Amino acid sequence: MRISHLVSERTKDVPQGANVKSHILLVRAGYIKQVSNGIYTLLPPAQRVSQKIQKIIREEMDNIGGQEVLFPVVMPREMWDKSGRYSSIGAEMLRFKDRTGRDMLLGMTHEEAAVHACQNIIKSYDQLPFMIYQIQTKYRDEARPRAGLIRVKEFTMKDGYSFHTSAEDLEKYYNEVYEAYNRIYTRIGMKNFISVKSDNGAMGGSYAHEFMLLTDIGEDSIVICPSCNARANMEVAVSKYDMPKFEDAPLKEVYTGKAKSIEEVCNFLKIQPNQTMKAVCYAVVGDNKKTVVAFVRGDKEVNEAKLKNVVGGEIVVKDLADTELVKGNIGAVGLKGDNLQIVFDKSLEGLCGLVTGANKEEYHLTGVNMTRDFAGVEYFDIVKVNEGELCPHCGKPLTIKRGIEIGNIFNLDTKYTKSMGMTVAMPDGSLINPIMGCYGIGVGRSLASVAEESADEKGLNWPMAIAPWQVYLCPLRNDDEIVANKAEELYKTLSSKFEVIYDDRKVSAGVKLTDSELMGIPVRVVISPRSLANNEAEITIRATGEKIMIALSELENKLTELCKI
RNA sequence: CGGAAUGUAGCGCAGUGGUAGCGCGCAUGGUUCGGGACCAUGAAGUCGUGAGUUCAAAUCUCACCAUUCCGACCA
Repeated sequence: MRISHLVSERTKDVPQGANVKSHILLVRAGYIKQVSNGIYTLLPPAQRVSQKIQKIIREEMDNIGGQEVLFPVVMPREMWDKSGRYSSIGAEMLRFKDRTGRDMLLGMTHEEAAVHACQNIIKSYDQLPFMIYQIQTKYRDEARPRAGLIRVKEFTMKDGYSFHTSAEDLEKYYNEVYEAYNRIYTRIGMKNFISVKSDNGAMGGSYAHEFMLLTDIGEDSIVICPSCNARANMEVAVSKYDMPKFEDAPLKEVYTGKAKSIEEVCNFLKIQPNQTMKAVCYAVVGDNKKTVVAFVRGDKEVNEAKLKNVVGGEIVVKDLADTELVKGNIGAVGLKGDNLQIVFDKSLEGLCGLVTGANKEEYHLTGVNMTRDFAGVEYFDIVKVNEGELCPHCGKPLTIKRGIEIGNIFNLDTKYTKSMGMTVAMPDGSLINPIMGCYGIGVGRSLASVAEESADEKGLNWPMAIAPWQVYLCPLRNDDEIVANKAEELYKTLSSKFEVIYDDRKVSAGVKLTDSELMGIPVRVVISPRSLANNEAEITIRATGEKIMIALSELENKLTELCKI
């Protein structure tokens, strides 16, 4: 490719409002151009990277028996009514009508399409297991896209779906996919990635993993045990922690005045937060009347993902203005009201001598004894793990890190095959709903994640396996006829063996050299009057900055060695 | 969806009521040129959209739209 004709512009200016490295550099190096909020065009360099990532994904998916398909982007409502997701998914799904007034939608995930594709074609147990996958555009009407390609509305995704006759069979295949994912991320040159246990969310099913790039700009919190290497998304992470012992006492109302928050009440009563019981109130989406009151120990925070699973529906923080609840003085003792659901966290189980709100202004209650005052209630785990609490597996302290989710694998169980009525005949003649697994990788997000991880102060820095071009051919002083002729000759010969971007522009040396670094091309070959005088070229390795002077006759051999993946 | 901000040339920005500006980029000519060269000349704008106030609006008022950041959401 001649850079003079490349549809891509490099610039010194940082895009307005951008503060994430990969976002800034992908724009500055001419890889992407924003069309609208969360919607980007991939310019030629980015599309080349994307296609190399896709090629690696295809190879690994095919390697574990995957069959590539292509589902539609636009689907009719009826397909999604069957699974129940047309109504259960919110504004994130873009809906519209076709010319006849029929309800349609843009695909944001393809479980329904996968079941539709297989049902009635696959009829017998001996056709299972199998896995189908596609690499295609997804559209999710995200409330807040951000950070360039990290979180967008429209993106390319690999999504795969496997079908099995038993849970054991799925688990076996799930582990194969797990290993394939590790190979994919390693092959695209990602270094600091891990897998973590995750929440199934509205996908349903019983177990799931996410693959994460560890980075401070990540949107997810990950709980990691440095000792035994156990890892989980904060949404599902659990820990061991001390259960304090306080002196048992009878219930007693005490004046606390304006003290409302845990901190204020603790200061007022001269106690520690772990001696209090904190109330956090939520509304249930789709049920205006109901209020969920979650009680957790004062030193802990509610984990809304866990609470959502206990409640069995979407929850949002409740505005208490239109309820009977006394904000800042809510307590579980004697708390009554229509449409209240009270959930206790396990951190409270068996404690006594606790302080909680008295359900009236300016008063709290001391001496709360969980066993005595709440006989027979059920306790759920609904709190976030705090840094330093102990690993449930090995008992050592846990740490918390940030990560970007770059892929996930789910056990879907029979959620979709059952709701959509897909059955296969078993050897004994009975019909079962196959068990499904589902496996996603965001291609654009992986691209941005590798960019984020590998870039340095000079610009992007692609691993050889996914670099848009392997070699940056950089003639300096190509106004000189000898240099220009040699460059043209090299461009022709090298292009037959390598992916070459040829800087044929008549601009100063500095511009070419900095552009080659900004674009992150792994190997740069410089020729100039000076090097040609010795029949040499200068090779520079982008990742290390290492410079190698090489005889022109040896150039091809050297490049073959350097471009090896 | 809550909070905050921004919208002026391709990009980054200045411009508080009176002739539309700067830097980069682009075009032409010349001099330079192994780390984002210099000089000269030039092209490029419905100042986000619509209404209002005013003799006069990029500038003041209102509405709308778009974009960005923080948070919520994120299958």
